Amino acid sequence: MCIYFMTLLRISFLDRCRQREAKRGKTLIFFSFFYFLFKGEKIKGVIMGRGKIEIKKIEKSSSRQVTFSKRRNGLLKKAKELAILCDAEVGLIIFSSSSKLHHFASSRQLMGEELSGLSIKDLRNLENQLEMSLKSVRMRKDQILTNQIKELSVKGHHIHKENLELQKKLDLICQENTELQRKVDGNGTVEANEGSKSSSHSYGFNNGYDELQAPVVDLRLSLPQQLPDADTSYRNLRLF
Amino acid sequence: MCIYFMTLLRISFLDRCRQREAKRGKTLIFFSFFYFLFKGEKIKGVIMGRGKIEIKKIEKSSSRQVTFSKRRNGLLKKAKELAILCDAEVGLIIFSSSSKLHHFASSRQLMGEELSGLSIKDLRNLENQLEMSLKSVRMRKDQILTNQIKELSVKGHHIHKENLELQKKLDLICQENTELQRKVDGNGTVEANEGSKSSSHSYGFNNGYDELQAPVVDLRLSLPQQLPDADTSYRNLRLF
DNA sequence: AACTATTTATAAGA
DNA sequence: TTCTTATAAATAGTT
Repeated sequence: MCIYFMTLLRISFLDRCRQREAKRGKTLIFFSFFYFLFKGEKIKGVIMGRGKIEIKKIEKSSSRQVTFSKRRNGLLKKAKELAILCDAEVGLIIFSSSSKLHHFASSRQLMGEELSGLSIKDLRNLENQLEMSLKSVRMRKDQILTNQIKELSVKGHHIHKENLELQKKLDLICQENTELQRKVDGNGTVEANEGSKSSSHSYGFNNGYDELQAPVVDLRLSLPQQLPDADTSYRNLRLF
Repeated sequence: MCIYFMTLLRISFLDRCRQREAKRGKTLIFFSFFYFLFKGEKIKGVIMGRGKIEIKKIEKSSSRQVTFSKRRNGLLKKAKELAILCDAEVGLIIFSSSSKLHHFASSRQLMGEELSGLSIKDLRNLENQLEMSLKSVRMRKDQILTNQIKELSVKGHHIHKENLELQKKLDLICQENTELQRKVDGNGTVEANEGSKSSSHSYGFNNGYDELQAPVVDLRLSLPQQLPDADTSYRNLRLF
């Protein structure tokens, strides 16, 4: 008490004392008056007002969301700072429970050949973790790709239907054309080839679609089985 | 200035003002006197004494080390808190530049099926990162294992030499024994088989070693080529 | 999204 | 590495 009084002018010291005492769970009655004098406010209890929280799951969803957002940013910032200040390599992956958002911060190339300090046990653990992560990522990737392929084949199906209808119409027009040609042919026979040319153009269009459809169906059938080489082929695959 | 003076009693407000001004790069001459009055110390400049640092690589190695240690701990703590408070999944990997130490903090199972929010591009990047990391980890693991095997085979070589010498000694003793037996046989012929028993014991010892050596040499030859199945076989392999 | 009172992290020194 | 202390930074709760 005596010492505290002597150093009372140093408000920051007083603050630290208060903090220290609070950690030990003691009350701060002795400090209250001086604290009020300098800070202009009362001490409300052992732990003051806004600040301190217990580290356990935040039950209220909205609060959890807000806290997640704030602390995630803080963590990312800290990770980047550590990487820059200390020339370290830092990888950080965060998944929120609700919004399914993710964040990935990597400084330079995540992991180099800096594994010298690890034991064989550590390395095995790390390997297993990475394998699991890789598996998850690949599964999700496959899922997305197969979905895209499904969409594509549905689209293809519709286009195919449209094509059939268009072809019917074309056939009708061709027939009309042929009949018209015949009528014209009553006047001369030179332009008989024109009709067949138009017809072959129609078939050409149809063939073009068939070529497009074939590989789509193929992919849909082959992808889910996870062929060993499927992986590298994805990278050069442009779906749209 | 006027407003600042009116609220001067709130030291924390004054602090925040100082901080805000410092961020804008302005000097704090107006505050100095009041600050001294309440805090009992002078303001040394725009950025005060100990605290603030620029975020760039720390050149001095020892300082970098210390900072790394402190901030690494801080980051790990924050990561764990985030995981608990917000029910998130957080993975953190840190490699220091100099000491080659690493740290890995994982809450629950690193990554679940929470990859829904990612684009196919993100997933590909993540996959590549993980693959690279996995490759590094595996290479390091193989390196350690092959080193262990080398050590073992060197040890084996020495033991083999020792064995040869021991066997020579044994052979000599056997000869002596045989001669002694002969001398004894001058008195009777019943124990002639004892000599050959001792000799076969010596050979048996030698065979035991050969059995031990064979797989060691085998492993040394087969491991560095990275057989596809070598990986899983490692896990059940007990070298010592 | 801001604000602000608090807690926490940490730079420098020992 | 660990302790201390002054400071900067993060953040809980409020508006």
